[in-house]
Amino acid sequence: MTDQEKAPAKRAGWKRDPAKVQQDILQAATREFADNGFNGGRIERIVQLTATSKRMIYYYFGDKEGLWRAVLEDAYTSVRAQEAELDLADLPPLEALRKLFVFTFDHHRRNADFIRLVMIENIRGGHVLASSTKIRDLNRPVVAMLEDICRRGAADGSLRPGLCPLQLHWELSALSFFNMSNRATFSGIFGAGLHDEAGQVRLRDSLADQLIRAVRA
Amino acid sequence: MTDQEKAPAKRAGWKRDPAKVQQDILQAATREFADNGFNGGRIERIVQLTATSKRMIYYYFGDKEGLWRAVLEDAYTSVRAQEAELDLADLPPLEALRKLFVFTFDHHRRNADFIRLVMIENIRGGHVLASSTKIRDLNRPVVAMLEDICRRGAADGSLRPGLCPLQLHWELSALSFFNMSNRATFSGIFGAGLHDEAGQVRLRDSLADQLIRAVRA
DNA sequence: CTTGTTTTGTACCAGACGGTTAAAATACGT
DNA sequence: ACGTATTTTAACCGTCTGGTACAAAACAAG
Repeated sequence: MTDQEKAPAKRAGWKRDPAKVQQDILQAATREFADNGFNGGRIERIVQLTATSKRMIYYYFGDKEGLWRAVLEDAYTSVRAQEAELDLADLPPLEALRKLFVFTFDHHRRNADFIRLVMIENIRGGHVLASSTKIRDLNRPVVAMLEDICRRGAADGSLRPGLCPLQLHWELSALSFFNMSNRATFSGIFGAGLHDEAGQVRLRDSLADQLIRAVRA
Repeated sequence: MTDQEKAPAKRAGWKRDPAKVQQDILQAATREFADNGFNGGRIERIVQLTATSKRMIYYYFGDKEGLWRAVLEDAYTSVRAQEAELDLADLPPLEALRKLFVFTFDHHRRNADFIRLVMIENIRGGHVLASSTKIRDLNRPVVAMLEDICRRGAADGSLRPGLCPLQLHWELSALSFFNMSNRATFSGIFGAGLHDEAGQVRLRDSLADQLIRAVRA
């Protein structure tokens, strides 16, 4: 029984590549955790998604919790990196804000796995994220963008005064996040009208309009 | 050891009360599931929170999944029931809308367990909710309120035309829900400024203001 | 009291699951 | 070439956990 697979599986000239192995594990773990949660995520299933063995997971990540931490940090890193390409500096404040919101909304839509990981981390109380200064730092730039927009908006009079950049970020996040996180229950109850492709575009643009109305001077 | 509790626990004239037992289980299960998720929720722990035995859970609810379904339906029922007391019919549309939002926001804050259950159901794909016509029906009244507000607002010219009641409900939900669901990660990253008591009131009222600005004619 | 049905207590299990042991294979400095 | 540290394989394990078998109480009906 065991003989069948023993010989042919491993080639002679196979090069070792620890970094690659870790990336492989991380990717598989992301899939599994995003699909099934932390407690529902199965190490064995992660192994099957991987070219390596169970032992490797524990070798590189210690335990399930350590793997979760790595997955979460990796997710934040890659998602926030995508935001860096956004350049709003030379747009008028209101246009910059609209563009930022539209981007954020779409960005959340593109990163369903990330949303699910954050949902799961929230259910777990956020204690992993709380002890990760790395993740905290990754999030500063987004708010910095809004601080800039608010500053310029106050200066040229296009935005009403007293706006809080952090709260603005909270609002963009809330709308964009909820759109993904509660899709299942919301469209389960009220139908998929807001969540099919056309509905999403309509919703997004309508929200953008409302946002502008809410903040302009 | 076992003798200590045996005799005094059950009186001779003790009446059986199946309904009470089920309620007891449901309450304990709600605690456990809300705290630890579905997969993280432990039947044995639920038993310990209960005056009954593990056998009873399976007797009344079949299996863990059945228990989850019962918990979710129970939660929706009681939470939506609380909303019924709200009377907006004789308020001007804009005031009614503000009051509805403030209520919704506070209501979500008061029902942290419910929020967590909905989060969990969403992570699980919402398949339980999808097959529950009961829950679907429970949610109609909220949207009906908004339909009424929009109708009256269009009639007296206080609301701008073209507003979608369902989208409005989506927005109120998004802000109120996100406020609870992502508290851990958001305040973990950006500090608790928006989530302490004073911050919450400020946030709520500020959002209400923005909402009014966004929808008035 | 007898009989049938509902409700409950006790003890138990099979499988799943996270994690480990021990050693072999490979890379690498000297 | 050789010794040492790193990386990988394969088999294994203790415990936890959802779920059950069995039958005794409690109750209702006749």
